[in-house]
Amino acid sequence: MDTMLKKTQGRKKIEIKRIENTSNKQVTFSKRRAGLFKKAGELSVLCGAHMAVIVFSSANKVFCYGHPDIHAVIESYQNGLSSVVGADDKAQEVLIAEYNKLCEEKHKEEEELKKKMAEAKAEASEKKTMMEMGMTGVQVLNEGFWWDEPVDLVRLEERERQKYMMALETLRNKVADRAHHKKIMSGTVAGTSLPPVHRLHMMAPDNCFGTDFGDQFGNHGFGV
Amino acid sequence: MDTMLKKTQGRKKIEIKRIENTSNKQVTFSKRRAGLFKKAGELSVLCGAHMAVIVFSSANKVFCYGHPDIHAVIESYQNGLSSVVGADDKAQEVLIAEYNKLCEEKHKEEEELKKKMAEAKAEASEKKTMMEMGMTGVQVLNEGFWWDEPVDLVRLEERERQKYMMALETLRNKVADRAHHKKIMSGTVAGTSLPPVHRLHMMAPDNCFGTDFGDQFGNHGFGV
DNA sequence: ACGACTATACTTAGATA
DNA sequence: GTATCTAAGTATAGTCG
Repeated sequence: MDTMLKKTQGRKKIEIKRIENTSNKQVTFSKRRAGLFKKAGELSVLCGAHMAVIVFSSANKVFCYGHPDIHAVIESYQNGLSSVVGADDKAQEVLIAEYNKLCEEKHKEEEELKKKMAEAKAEASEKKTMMEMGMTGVQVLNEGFWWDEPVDLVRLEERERQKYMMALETLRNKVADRAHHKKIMSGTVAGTSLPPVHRLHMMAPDNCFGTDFGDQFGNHGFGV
Repeated sequence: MDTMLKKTQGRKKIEIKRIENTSNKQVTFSKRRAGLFKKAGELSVLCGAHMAVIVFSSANKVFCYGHPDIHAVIESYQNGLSSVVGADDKAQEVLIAEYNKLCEEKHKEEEELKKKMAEAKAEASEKKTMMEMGMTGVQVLNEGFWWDEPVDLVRLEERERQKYMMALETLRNKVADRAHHKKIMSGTVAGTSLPPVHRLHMMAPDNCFGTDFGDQFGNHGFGV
């Protein structure tokens, strides 16, 4: 037997927890994202499953995959969520009541958040930063953060106000996520200012276009 | 050397193409879907990535995963709004600090919920759950709970769908009395037998790999 | 249909260029 | 940032209960 050293240690087992090292996290993100999309592609091809996968990196780059069409899949999903009417089950009534209660809480939180933002803005210096949040063509006009701008909600058009609240919601989730990991403001995303969206480049399985749509609505699908 | 026969042939290489055999396809779908969600959960935890995964089986059962919240992620995607949390702005720090405070309670609830579910599952079996990986937005988990059942949105009547989704929404935030609801809800869902409704309008399958809002951003790479 | 098994195919962490 | 490489860790196809 030889005494040759192994070239690498090979793969090591890791714990599934937040990776703190930034560059290591980046590499892992790239590798695993690729792996995830590959798996997604294989699943959709093998089983004819329609699907949508959206991934935001911690720097908010967006990567996505969809089969046969990501927007159609999302729309289907949302249609399912937004359907309306009806009541006859007691347990469901209870759940709905609870849901409404939670919505109220949420609304209150948002009100409070807005108040806090207003205060924060008042304290902050008069930075001039503007952001346009158009539905089809989001642009950040300069390097500042949009929420620095003293936004006068009263003067915003209704549409703009909705977009503003939307962005606020996004911020809430980002913050929530960071709180969840208890590593708030680790400083890993300093300076990024654009809301980028990525085009996904990946291998296209051969039968990508061979999906049998007649099968999608029939009764002979999975009975799971 | 012995002549002992191998117990199994082990894993075989397969081609990535549509599986024609229905039952085989079903099994593969279940296994690979589980694998996909696991990978998704690992990615979101390891890298703090926000993400949404929606999968329709060929019978239009929907399974989804989101972190930290599937709806917020989808909305962010659709609006092209991916606000970046910077690390050096005063107003922002104030805002985040305040919001963290507001969110703290809910996150604790979530953690407890996860713990509760893990315990509940441990009672039934030793099987690990994906909840342990911080999959806060998981809607499809393991067997044993009514919300494990994939929702056949296509077959549910409008009003039933509404109620179901609201109930599910409630559960995502606050699950109580799981056993009681399990019985009721699984009966409701499983017992529904309505004529198929074709709500999904799929586009031409030439856009196998979904993308983004356009290339106007022109970003690339992880981009810190 | 559902799990458990297990040999094998595939993925990937760490190192390196 | 990207692209290998390698060994080891994982996922899973086929099979059986």
